[in-house]
Parts: sequence; structure tokens; C-alpha cells
Amino acid sequence: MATIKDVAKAAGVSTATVSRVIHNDSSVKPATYKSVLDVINKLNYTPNVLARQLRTQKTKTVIVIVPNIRNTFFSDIIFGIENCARKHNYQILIADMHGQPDIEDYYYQAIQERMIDGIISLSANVAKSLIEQISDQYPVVVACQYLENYNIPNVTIDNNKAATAMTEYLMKLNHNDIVFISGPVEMTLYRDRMNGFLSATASAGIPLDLEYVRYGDASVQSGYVQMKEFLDSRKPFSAVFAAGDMMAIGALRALQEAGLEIPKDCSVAGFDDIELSQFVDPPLTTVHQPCYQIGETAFKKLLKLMNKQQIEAFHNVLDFSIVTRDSSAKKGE
Amino acid sequence: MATIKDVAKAAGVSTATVSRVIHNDSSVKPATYKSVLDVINKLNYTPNVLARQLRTQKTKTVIVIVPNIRNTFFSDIIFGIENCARKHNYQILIADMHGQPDIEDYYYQAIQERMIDGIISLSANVAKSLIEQISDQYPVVVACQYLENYNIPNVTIDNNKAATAMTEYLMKLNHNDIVFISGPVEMTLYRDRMNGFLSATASAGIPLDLEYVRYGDASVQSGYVQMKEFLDSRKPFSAVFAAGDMMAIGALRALQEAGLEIPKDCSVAGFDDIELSQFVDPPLTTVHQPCYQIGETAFKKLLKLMNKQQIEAFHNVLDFSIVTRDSSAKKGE
DNA sequence: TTGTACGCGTTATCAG
DNA sequence: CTGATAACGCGTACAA
Repeated sequence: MATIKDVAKAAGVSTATVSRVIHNDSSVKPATYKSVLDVINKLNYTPNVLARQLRTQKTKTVIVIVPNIRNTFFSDIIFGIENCARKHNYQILIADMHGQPDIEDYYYQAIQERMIDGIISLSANVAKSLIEQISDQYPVVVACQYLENYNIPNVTIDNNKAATAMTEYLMKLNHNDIVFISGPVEMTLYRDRMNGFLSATASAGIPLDLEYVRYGDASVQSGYVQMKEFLDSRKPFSAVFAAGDMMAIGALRALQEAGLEIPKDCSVAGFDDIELSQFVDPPLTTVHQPCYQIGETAFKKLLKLMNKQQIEAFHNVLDFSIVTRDSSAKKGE
Repeated sequence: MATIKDVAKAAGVSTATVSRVIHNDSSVKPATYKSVLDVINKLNYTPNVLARQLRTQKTKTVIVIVPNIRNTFFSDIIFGIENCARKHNYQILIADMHGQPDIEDYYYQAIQERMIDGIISLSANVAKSLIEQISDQYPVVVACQYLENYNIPNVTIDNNKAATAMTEYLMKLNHNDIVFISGPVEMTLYRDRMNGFLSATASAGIPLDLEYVRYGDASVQSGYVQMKEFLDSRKPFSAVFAAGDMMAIGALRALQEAGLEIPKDCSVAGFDDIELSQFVDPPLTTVHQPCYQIGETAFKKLLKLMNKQQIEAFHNVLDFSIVTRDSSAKKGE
């Protein structure tokens, strides 16, 4: 591998000049500029990033903490982050938590050792203690949810409002006995969705029965189990609203296994609009989140933070939309 | 951030001694060892990885090239790689190709600049030209498939044999008109599966009708479209074998949209056994691959390569299994 | 058992 | 417009 010294020697200039050429320093005389560039190409020289990083104390690397890459919802956001990062010559390091909190420590170490320029967390809670420890050392942006009691910039949709909207939609279809299946309520995101559901039903005068409000982790498996458990209670219901599509798909499966026809016997709604939602049978009514845009916005925000620029808004709230598909229908139709 | 110098000064020793303590050099006198360690803890000192890397010319970082993280099949393998890597103090960098070949160049650059210790590719083909260029510079392991004409160590199941087994299973259920839906045939993995299918049907004396053999990309969408196209041909069929679960799910959707009941009117089989397969309706019969083990094996292999150790086998072939679920049944039942 | 001193490949400052 | 040269933080011969 050719180094800057090799280039300097071959071009008959100093390393300083080569460095200037690399950085497009306009003070270099066009003639020398060209000759240096020729040598660079001839030797196929690429600057050693490690050395550069050591010198500049910048890594151009951002770590993205994600609860679980196996949920395509997160991969979609990562896609947005990554594309945007690449445009700005940043690299992203994906820290998958797998829902195993002990992995936090490992990444905390990694962050300490590896000089990371910034952090985007898609999971204020899985990595909560980690985030807390580092939010004063590093630029941090939280996406999809927010962390209570910490002033960390974030990018989300209005989960409360979205859940309210979906609940209202279901109620408009004459569903009054709606089962709400939630993810971990320690996460503000799920709490907001639950609150949205609760306030919507309350406003409609539907009395609260906690048997109808369930929660577990956010997996397909969890949705399946939660639904089964509710079915065991033998309470009447005509609709299920799961706070995540993965859970909704699990619930769908449990309902179908129990012999229910969707949407004839029961309407089902999800949240997130992951790719798969349109391919399950029946296609899932859900809340669409602008994943790519969330990722993009989060990175841009982080970029400003890293460059010590002023951020225009502390909290970006992006638009959601209700996507109606065949899994929901008017009650009794 | 404290540096090695700070520690040395505070402990009243040289930086060399501190370095020795960090590396557990047994030549350090226990007393000094302890006092240095105390200072390290007191100052909360962590070695600067950048400097260390620059010095040792090793990054302890492995890049994992993945066609598309949105397919949980890949995330499962990544999980295996990552867990194993972490145990050996390696970091992984995920290079998601998104099926966009132009992204290759970007990562090629990244590999050049960033001194990566090794590469695991889950996609010999999406990143084909990249792999070719670097397989002589860096330790490379290919998982899930192999690259023709290149002697690159790999870890796979026997795709051909697995597809044969699944086809035989379907034929045993009296299905003779089987639609085969494949991913990109440039990929050896899909070609092997297709060959397995073709040889199984040929052995059974089923005449070849190319109308029954289709291919596209490996997405849900693609499976959906391919199935639709076949349905338009109005040829008789009683089973569909898709060379990937995502495609199988797309096909399932298309069949159900066309009013077919699964498995009564048509059996459907997939390949990979992604988490979701058991949660679609009906649950999918499929070929199970030991994803975690594939990832683990691939990393261990790469580790040996990076350490210039002898690898015991050039090609690891792991076991698959046929998982039968409700999407398949005896013809006419 | 410990310290000295050089080099890894850059960038940035300062002088010319 | 260009060149010396000093860092960046660490590891490691070599010397003591």
C-alpha cells in the first residue's frame, strides 16, 4: 500500500503538498496539483483512514443502536440513515441489541474505545442506561421514540395521535370491543400508543376493561401468545388493534387458528406498515410511518449536532397515515 | 480522555510499563502492576483504539456483506456472526447492498481505506466484482453460497440436495405439476436449488415444461408477481415450490387472491425457514437452514484465515431439514 | 524488571 | 505557493 510519503517522493514534493492536493486546497499551483494527482493515480494511493482519524480525532462513523434488525421496520429506517450517511461520507455501525440488555455493556465499551462521532438510537429504552451515560459525551439522536427526563433530540411521529386515529377508525366501523395488544410499556412509544387507544375509547364513552389491554414484547410470537391468552378469557370482541405489525401478524395467526375469519368475524389493525403487512392474508390495515424519512431526518439532525451547528427543532414530528386494507371491515359485514 | 502518558505520569512509570500492564505482560513486577492498574481505574483510562490500530495495522473489524438486511434470513445469520465475533473481540460492519450494485463501489472504497481484517459475504453475487477484486488482498469467507471459478472458502448447506428433498416430498404427496419460483439464477444458490428441483422431477419421469420454472428477484413482491404471471398462463398445477420463503409468501398471497384455498387447492413450499414462515396463514412448509450455525461457522473460518492458521475444510456443508407445516397436503385432500 | 526512543500515516502550523 | 516538522496515542525493539 502506497503511503503519502511514497507519493511525495515520487512527485518530488513534500507530504504537505500531497495532503493539500488530497483536500483540494486551492492554494496549490495547478501544475503541481496535476502532477501530484497523476502520481496518486499511478500509485493507486488511498489515504490511510486510521492515520487520518488519529490525527483529526474524527472517525466519520456513527453508531446506530437498534433493538432488533429482524424487524423490517428498523431496517427501513436504517436504510434511510445509511443512504443519508453515505452522502456525507459517514459510515454507520449497527449495534443490534437483540433485546438482550447485557449486550449494552459491550457496545458501551465499543463506543468508549472506538472514537465514534455520534449515536442514533432507535431504542431509547433497550439501551437506556447506555444512552444516559453517553448523552453528555457524544452527540445523540433518538428516533422513533423519546426518552423521558433527558433532553435528547429526537425524531418521531405522534404515536398517541396515530393510535387515536386508528382507534377512531375502528370505532367508526362500529367496533366497540377492541382488544389492544401492546409492546413493552416501559417504552414511551408503546405507552403513547396505548394512551392514544385509551383516550379514544374513553372519549367514545366505552368503559375501560383492562382485560382488553395486553402487552408483551414486540415479536410475532408475542402477538400470537397475547391473542391466545385473550381468547382464553372468552370475552366478546370484534376487533384487535396491535401496536406493531409483527404483533398484529401473530395475533392474526392466533385468530385464524381459532377458526375466526378475518375481517368477517374480527377486524385486525397493526402499526408501522412493514413491507410484509400487505402480503399477509388478509392484508393488514395499519399505521404507516415514514421510515426512510425518519432515518434521514435523524441523521441530518445528528450531523448538525456533530458539526456543532444549531438544530432548528429539538423534536421533529413527522406525519403518519392510516392505511386501510382487507383486514378491517364494518362490524358484521 | 486520559491517555497512556497521563497514566504513566500519574503512576510514576514509563508509558512502556503502562502498555505492558494493559497487555498483561508477565515481566512486570506485581507491585508496579498493581499500582499502574489502580491509576488506570482511577483515571478511567481506556486505550485509544485508533492509535492502537494504526500501530498494529489491525482493526479487529470484519465487514459483512449482505444482500438485504430486510430478509430475516440474513439477520439470523448476522446474529450468529456477531455473537461469535464479539466473543473474539471483533467488531462487525454490516454492508447492506439493498440489491443496488452501485453501492458495491462505495464499500470497496471503504474496504480499501479502512483497514478491514476480513470479509464475510452472504452474497457472492450481488457483490461479485467486489469479492473478486479483494479476495487476494483480504481473508474472505462466503456463506450461503459459493462463487464459481474462485477458490474462496465457504459455508453452505447442500442447496441442490435440499431442493431435491423438498421436491420429492411434494411428489410423494402426489403433486406432479409443480411450479418452481426461483430467485436470480446468476446466483449459484438459486441455480443449485433449481437444479435440485429439475433433477428430482426428471428422475420421477415428469416431462419438463419451462412454463413451470420461473425466476425473478428474491423479494415477497417478486414471488407475488411470478405467481400471478403463472396463473395467467392457465396451466394446471397443484403445488408451488418457491426457492425462498419471502417469495413463497408472495406466491401464497397471489394464490389466495385468486381464490385458491391452501393447501386444499394447492400446496405451497418455501425455502430458508425464516421466523415468519410459521406465522403466515397457513404456516409454510419449508427447508430449514441452520442460520445461527452458518454465521458462527463462517466467522470461525474467517478467524483462522485472519490468523493465518490452516483451515480444516475448504467448504463446510451444514445440515438442512424439511419442515412440514399446513401449507402442504396430499393432492386432493 | 523497567525506560528510551522510534515509527505507524496523516494533518496542521509556521516559516519561507 | 511550498516545505519542515510537530503532533495524534500507542506498541515494541533495544538498552539499561
